[in-house]
This record gives sequence, structure tokens and C-alpha cells, in this order.
Amino acid sequence: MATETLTAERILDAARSVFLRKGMVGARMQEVADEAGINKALLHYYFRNKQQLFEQVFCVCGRHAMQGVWEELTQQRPLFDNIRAFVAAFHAAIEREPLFPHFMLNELQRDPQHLLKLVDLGKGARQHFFKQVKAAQQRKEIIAIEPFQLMVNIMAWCWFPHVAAPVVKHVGGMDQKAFKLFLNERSTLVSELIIRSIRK
Amino acid sequence: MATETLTAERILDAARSVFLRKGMVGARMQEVADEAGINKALLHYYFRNKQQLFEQVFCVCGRHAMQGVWEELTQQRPLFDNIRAFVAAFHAAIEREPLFPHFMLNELQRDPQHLLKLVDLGKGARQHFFKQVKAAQQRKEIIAIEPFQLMVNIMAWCWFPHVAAPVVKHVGGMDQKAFKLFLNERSTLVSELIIRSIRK
DNA sequence: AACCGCATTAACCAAATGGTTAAACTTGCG
DNA sequence: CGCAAGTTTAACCATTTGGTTAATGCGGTT
Repeated sequence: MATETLTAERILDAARSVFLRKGMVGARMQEVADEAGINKALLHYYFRNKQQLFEQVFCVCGRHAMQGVWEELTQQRPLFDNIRAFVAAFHAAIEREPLFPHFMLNELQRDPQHLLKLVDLGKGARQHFFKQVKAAQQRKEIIAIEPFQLMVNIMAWCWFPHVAAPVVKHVGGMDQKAFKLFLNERSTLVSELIIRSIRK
Repeated sequence: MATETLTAERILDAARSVFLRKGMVGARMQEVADEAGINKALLHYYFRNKQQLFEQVFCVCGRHAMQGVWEELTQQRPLFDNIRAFVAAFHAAIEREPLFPHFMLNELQRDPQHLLKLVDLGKGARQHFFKQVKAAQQRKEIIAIEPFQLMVNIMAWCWFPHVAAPVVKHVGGMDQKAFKLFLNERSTLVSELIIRSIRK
């Protein structure tokens, strides 16, 4: 039977869910097995050990969650439009996998080794972005700023509200619904304020 | 003998170091004991269990790390000066405890219960800040923006580079020294760009 | 010295957890 | 059918880890 791929798929789904919630350290193989509806031994039959299972999930998740987001930076459009599109795409992507930002940063802090598997993902997009920023600077459209600092600024405003979700919710006195509204407002606010912060 | 407070102090120091690096889940009581240069049983003699030890560390750490930072927002100064002072103070504080941002957000994600112990810390400062923002808006000094969004924007630019330190370092191709330089540049850049993003 | 209370330790315990093994079940095929 | 190969499971194992216990050390008091 071709049940193999089905089971493996079920395992990967369960693993992704558990790892995203608990992280590599906090995740329990038993919990993954339970959520996949299988025996723990079968887990080891498909994935030799926790580390290997984690790496599969990590790579797939990293690629899947940010799918199509980086590309928005490489389009043949004015810089500001690219920024707007990128922020909007990011917002939409995270809505599908809200725990991704925290998970990713957490695991990279724990073992920066994993960086090597992901860093190349947005490389082309970043290079294109840097070039476009420098061009805009030469045309005096934006202020003098290290392009990398600008990149970090954009990422910070996109990622932080999710990484710090519990704090933001609590300090702002929001429930889940209010928080979603808050994020929605941000989606456009962020691009406009980023542009405002650099426009000449 | 008054060695009691001394030992307890040594334990708390060791615990803070270990917890900051490994987090509550990844920390090992044995490692704390080793780093404090004592027996593991003595650890439980002073702090009944891991949870209690963690909570002590968490509270002390949260208060200590941000000491004097929030206050910068409550001074009788123009809004922009308060923002500049806050960002600078934050930068200086984090330099003393670089792992604090990641630790804090991680633990709050794991168990938002801890929020209750810290949320009141900056409450007065935030209220004062919000009032000042609204006043500046009425005087047409800054654009219309939800004060809370502005607050999140400031925090995001301050916290994110530290929370995402490994990624930032790696993508930017920086070693430790270059990273410190990068953060130093940011310290002034952030306040100026924040102001730029809202100034009318 | 005898004693008392706090500080400290070595040895131990029980639960959790990642991982293994050997047996059973399923399915396709000659 | 009967067997071979892949799939699934119950039971088991070794290690780690938070936590306990009972004994020892040690300084001050009478």
C-alpha cells in the first residue's frame, strides 16, 4: 500500500504543530505520536530520532511559511511599492502560521547552526532590495541610511508584534479578535510609516 | 553565620545566568548548582523547587534589566526628547544584559501567567507617554496615529535586533564586534527615524 | 565539653523521556 | 495457500532529571 507517504505526512503535520507550540526542547515525541494517532515506535520507524524529525519540520516550515513573501521585494516596481507589497505579503503569510516567528527566532537562538539551511532563502531578494535602496538614495528620493538598517527596521515592525504577541495583547488589553484588528491596521500602517521615515 | 545570604546570592546569580542562556525548560538544576559551586541538594534547601527558583530570577531580572529605562518616558521634557532618552537608556540597559529580550519574550510565550508580575512595571510611564502623544497630536506636531501603535513601533526597533541577534549577525555578515557597532549606530538612528516617521 | 540549630553533602528515588526490540499484522504475489 | 517485505504495536531499556533523605560538619551557647 502507498500508506507510507500518508503516515509520514500525518507525522510531519503533527510534528509541525507540536514543535511550533512547544519548541524543540519542550516538544515530546509521545505528544507527536499521539497527535498523529500512531505508536511512538512508528515515529522512530519513519524518523530515526527527534533531531532528524525536527530538522525536517524546521526546513519545510521555514520554506513554507515565508513562501512568496521574499519574492515581493524583487519585482520590477518602485521601491516604495515593493516595500508595501512585502509587508502586506508578510502579514498575510503570518496569519496562516502565527507561531512561526517566535518558533523560528527561538530555535535559531538555541542552535544558530540551523541558519545555514535558511539564510540563502531570501538572499536574492535582499540583494535586489539593497540595490534598489542605493539607487533611490542616489536619486535623492530617500535619506542616507545603511540599507541593512532599513531592512532590519522593516523586519522588526513585521516580526515583533508576533514574537511579543502575549505582551502586546496584555498591555494593550486586547482579546484575540482585537489583536487581529490591531495587526490588520498595522499591515498598512507599517509600510506608510517606514516610507515616511526615509522619504526625503 | 551570615553565610546564608551569601550562598543564596551566589545561587541566584548562577540561576540567572543559566536561565537566561537556556530558558526555564532547557535549564538544568545541576548546572545551576555547578555554576554556584554547591551541591544540588543545597539548591533545594534554599529554593524549594525549580519553579520557585525561576520565579525569583524572573522577577528580579525583569526589574533589574529595565531599571531606569521606563522612567525616561515620564520626564518633563518634549515628547521627542523623551523618546530619544528612552531609546538611549534601553540600548544601554540591554548592553548590560544582552540575553534579556529573548529570555523575557520566550518565557512570556511559554507561560503568559508571568505577565501579571511585570505588566505594572512600566504602566505609569506608558500612561504618561500616551498623554504626551495625544497632546502632540492636538498641537499638530505629529500625525494621527494610535499611541499604542507608536509604542509598539518603538519597542519593536529596540527589541528586535536583540531577539533576532543570531539572524541579524549572520545575514549582515557581522562578528561580535561589528554587531556592537551596528547596535551603536542604531541607538541614535532609531530615535531619529521614529521621530521622522510621525513628525508633521 | 556537651549540645543545638543551621548549613552542606553523598546517596538515593521516582517519574519522564528518547530510543530499541521482537513479535504481530497487512498486503501483494508466485 | 504460503511466504516475503513492509508496516504497526506492546513491552522494554537506559539515561536524564527534579526532588528527597539521612547523615555529617560546624559555629555559637551554656
